Parts: sequence; structure tokens; C-alpha cells
Amino acid sequence: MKQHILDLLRQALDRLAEDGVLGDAERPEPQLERARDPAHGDFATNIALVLAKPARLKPRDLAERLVAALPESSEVARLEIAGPGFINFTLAERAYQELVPRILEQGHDFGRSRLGAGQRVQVEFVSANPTGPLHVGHGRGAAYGAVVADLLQAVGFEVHREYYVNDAGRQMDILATSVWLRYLELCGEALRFPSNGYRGDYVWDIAATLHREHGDDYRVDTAELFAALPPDAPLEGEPADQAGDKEAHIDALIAAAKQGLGDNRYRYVFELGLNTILDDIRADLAEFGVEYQEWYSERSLTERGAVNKAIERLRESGHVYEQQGALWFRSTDFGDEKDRVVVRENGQSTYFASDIAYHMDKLERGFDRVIDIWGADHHGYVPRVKAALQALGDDASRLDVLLVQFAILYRGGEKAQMSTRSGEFVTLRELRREVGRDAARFFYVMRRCEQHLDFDLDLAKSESSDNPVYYVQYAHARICAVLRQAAERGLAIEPSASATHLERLVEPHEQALLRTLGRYPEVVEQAALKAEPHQLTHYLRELANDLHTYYNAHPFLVEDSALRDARIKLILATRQVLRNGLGLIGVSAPETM
RNA sequence: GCCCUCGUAGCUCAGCUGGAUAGAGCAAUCGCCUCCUAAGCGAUAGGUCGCAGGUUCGAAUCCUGCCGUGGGCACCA
Repeated sequence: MKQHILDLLRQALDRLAEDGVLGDAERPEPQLERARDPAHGDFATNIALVLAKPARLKPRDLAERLVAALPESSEVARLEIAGPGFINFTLAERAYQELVPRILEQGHDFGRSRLGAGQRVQVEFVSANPTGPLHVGHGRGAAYGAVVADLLQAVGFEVHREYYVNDAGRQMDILATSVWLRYLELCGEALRFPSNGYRGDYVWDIAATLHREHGDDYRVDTAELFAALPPDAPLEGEPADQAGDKEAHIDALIAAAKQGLGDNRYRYVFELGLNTILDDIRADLAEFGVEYQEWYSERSLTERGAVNKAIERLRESGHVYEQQGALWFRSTDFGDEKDRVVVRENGQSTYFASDIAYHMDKLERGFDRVIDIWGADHHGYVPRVKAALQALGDDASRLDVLLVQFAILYRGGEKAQMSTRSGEFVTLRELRREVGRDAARFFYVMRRCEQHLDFDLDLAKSESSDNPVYYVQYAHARICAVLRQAAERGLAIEPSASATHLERLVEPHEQALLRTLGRYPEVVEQAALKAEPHQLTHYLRELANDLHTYYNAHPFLVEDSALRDARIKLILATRQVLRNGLGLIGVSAPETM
């Protein structure tokens, strides 16, 4: 509908331009907005105000010229110039009524478009280190990323969903070492677990697997091995007098593990930890309705020399220098606040170096657009990654980084962030178990991503209209109930084809519902282009409200068969849009509740 | 200290590429089930859009400063 009016406006502008009315000024794309006040019709444009100055006309005079130049359309019932020079469009009722057969015919495809014209977009999201289960913070990134990806796909982009697996690097060594130490404890060794180790129960579980399947094969004499370790930082309950460096301590422990186990056995423990956790993450996300096209291994990047290649390219283009034994990237040349190390004094490349290589690879794979979804705590990272792409001569504007703020759980009005048992974050799995997948998906995307999310667990679980998930789902179930009722009464529930009888939809509630239905494609488009799923959740709430209001005001299964036919078609169309919208945010549309 | 984010009704939030009288939901108060699921609907009330300047025909929206929230400022990942 909106596109149609825009077409009319463009044609009118063309005519005025031909007549020389507009002068030489650049012509902006006309802006067409939904009128806030019904008295202003359905759509309004400020184009006359914008063009008045270059055309050297008063806004209202220009508006009149424009209106005169607008082609006739059966969809437009009324045109009006208002206020300082807005042009208001009121659509014909028929234009709305014809939505119903269109929605029913297009079904699942209603609201989808080809706006993206098959452009390839990569969306990378979650990408949590495989050092433990996903927690509720990752859950928000997962839900948000999945919906953004689905929205983009719905408007015609070819979407590639990717998880970057940090399967190399120090954190993974710490995990492997933690698993091994727990294993040694299971073997009966007495040892002091490092302050920087991973302490979660899942580490014990992996260690138990190792112990069960391999007995004492991985056991070494710990006393000898750990004899010369530099001191650790004190654990809770330990005296703080001889505080050591926990980083140096854990690094020495890793080295000791590698030495004690030898390459093969160390690698086995490492892989066992990685695979166990990665499998868990995969299953967790799959149960959450989040699927990927690719799980991209950081290690593979290193193994085929991509990191070295990236560093070489930076070197060739003269953007790196050596200082104090390390290799630095001069990111300040590209707006970063300080230069960054890419190769450490000990010869190891940094995580940032891998990231440069990874992003270089993304662009080389030919995506038209690359979207990274990160936790907001990584925002300081954005300038340096963009700087690196610029230094490599790539187009950094192809990369968009979307930052997702933390989610804070509330239970009984109190923060419930920490789980009392382990002192760790609540896991995504625990959250899903508690509130269910539908509520979790909906609540996670209900707010703008840069907004801190207060996640009210009690509300998410409540079966009342306060709970937006139930509210929307109930609208869907209610329509299904009406159809079941019709079947029980032996009424024809197969609505007649085409637009027959739709002129009977004259009640204000029906007109309101039709207007909301007509907005759906615009909402999907905006939500997709701006990466704002919350627009869709807000819309669905409105649509459900229109339906509930209508339901309370008018019976659908009336004696008058023509009216009944029209009303059933209207609620069928509503059901379709509810389904489509819920589907896009990964929430089910139940037939009964 | 520097950088980023957010600050809108009692609470949680929309609205922010400048537009017409700032909107929802919850909570509060008052109503609506012999009728397709009351997991619903209606009504009332609720505002110095953090504060102060600036830009202009017009600012919640853009700019500057200040105040407050959260986060970031590693040869960690």
C-alpha cells in the first residue's frame, strides 16, 4: 500500500520536474509516513516542506501543485493539504478490504519481499568461547541474531548464519588444564586448583568422562610437576599475604600440563573438552530454534596461514611497526585511540590478529554485507577491527557491528543474575527450562538491543494478559477456537474465495484491524533494515489487541451468512499474519491454550 | 581521566535519518461473562521527554556543556 502511494508521489514529482517547477536542486526520495492521527488520513508526506525552499515556493503552494500532478488511483479516496504543507492521503476502504484475499492467497509469504534482491549477508552471532555452557547473556545475542537473520531473509537477502568458534588460544588451554586437574583429583591426587581455572560442574563432568574411559592413563606425579610453579593469587579463604600473579601461575600450569602429558595426550584432553562443550552449545542453540549455516573454526584460520597472511598484508602496506619486541598495528591512523599489538613479544599472535584475519576472510568470501553481533562489553573493539579492514584496503562500511546489552534477570522483583549454587551465571538452558522457549525468544527481542534488558522471570511464566507472549499467542488460539466452534455448529468454515462480501466489514473495529494488517509488510521491512526485532513484537501486540477488542465487540459466527463469511475471512487473515510474525521471532502459534 | 551507551508516566518501555495535540503495557481506580476460551475488553487518572544552552519555520529527536546509569580503556580471549 505504502509502495503504491510512493509510486504516485514519484510520478507527480517527475511531472513537476519536467515543468521546471522544482528548480535544479537535488530531489530527495519522498518520505511517506503513517499518519499518527486518524484525522490526518492514512499516510502523510512532508515532501512539499522539504522542497519548498529549492523550488522557491511556499510549502502549501507547492503542495497544491503536487496534488494536482498526482495520478488518479482507485486506492486513494481523499487527498488533503494540511498544517504547514503536509499532504495527507486517505485510502479507499476497498483498498483495505482487498488485503484480506491477498493475505489468504499469499499465506506464509505475506509480508515477505525481494527488497534485498538476493544480496548476500553474513550474520555472525553468539560465537561464545567453547569454555563452558551458554549463559543468559549469550541467549539474548542468540535470539536477537537469529531474528535479525530471519528478518533479512524475509525481505530478500541471502543470509549466511555463522558461529565463530574460538577453538584455539589461551582460554582453551586453560579449559584443557582445568579438565585435567579435575581428572587428577578424581584419580586421588591432592592439588590446589588455580584461581584462574574453570570451576564449573561441567568441568568435573568432562573429567569424569576421561577418568571413566581411560582410568589412570592420564595420571602423572603432580608433586614433582607442580613443584616449581610461580605463586598464584590467593583463593577465597586463603591468606592474602603472598599474593602472586594468577596469569603467570596458570600459564606455568598449562606448560606443566603439556609437558606432563606430552603432545598427544594433552591434545586428547583438549579435544575432549572442546568437543564436549561445543556439542552442548550446538544442542542448546538447536533447542532454542537457532540454526547456523556454518561453524567457523578459528584454528582452521591459523592452520592455513590466514593469520600470517593478514599480518603480512598489514606489513606490506606499511601499517605495522616493531617496538619492545612486539609487532604493533598502527590503528591510530584510522581513528582508533591507541595502537594495538598483533604479535606478542613471545612470538604468539594475539586474538586481535586472528580477528583481523577472520574479517578479511569474511569480505573475501564475497558477502555484500557482514554483520557482527557482539556483547556490548566488546564495543571498544569496533574501531580497531574497522581500522584493520581499512588498512587492508577493504571497505569497512560493509561491516556493521551490532552491540547487544546485557540481560538482567529478575525474580520476585529481585535480581536473579547469579545462581546461588555455583556462583556462576544462569545458563541459557536453565532459563529455557524455567520459562520455556517461546517466552525466552519473545522477551529477549522485545527491547531495542542497545537497551539494557530487564527480564522478568515471573512475568515470562505468568499465564495472563500481562504476559505479552501469551497475549499474542492467545489471539491466535482464539481464532482457532472460533473456527472449531464453527465446525461444531456445522457452519461452513471454508470461506468463499476472492473479495466477496468484504464490503460488509464496516465496523470501526474491523477497519482498525484491516489497517493494522496492512501495516505488517512495512513493519517487517523496517524491522529487517534497521535490525530492530522489537518493532515486530510491538506490532504483534497491537495486532493481538485489535483482534481481542474485535472479538469482545462482535460475534463472528452470525446468522447472516454473507457477514459471517466476511468476518471469518478477516480473522483468518489475522491468524495468518499472527503466525507469520510469531514465526519470524521464533515463537510458536498454538491452536489451543 | 578518556571513549561509548542509556536517561521519556509510579514501574518496564516505544517514539529519535527533525514535523501536526509525546504513546503502549503493567501497577491504581471504576465497569463488562445466560454470548465464539474473561489467558479477554472498556473507561478514568497519570508527563518540566535528566538539567542548561544552541541550531531553525519547527527539537523528545540534531549540536555543546553538565548531572546520573551501565560498559570499555591488556603483549586476555
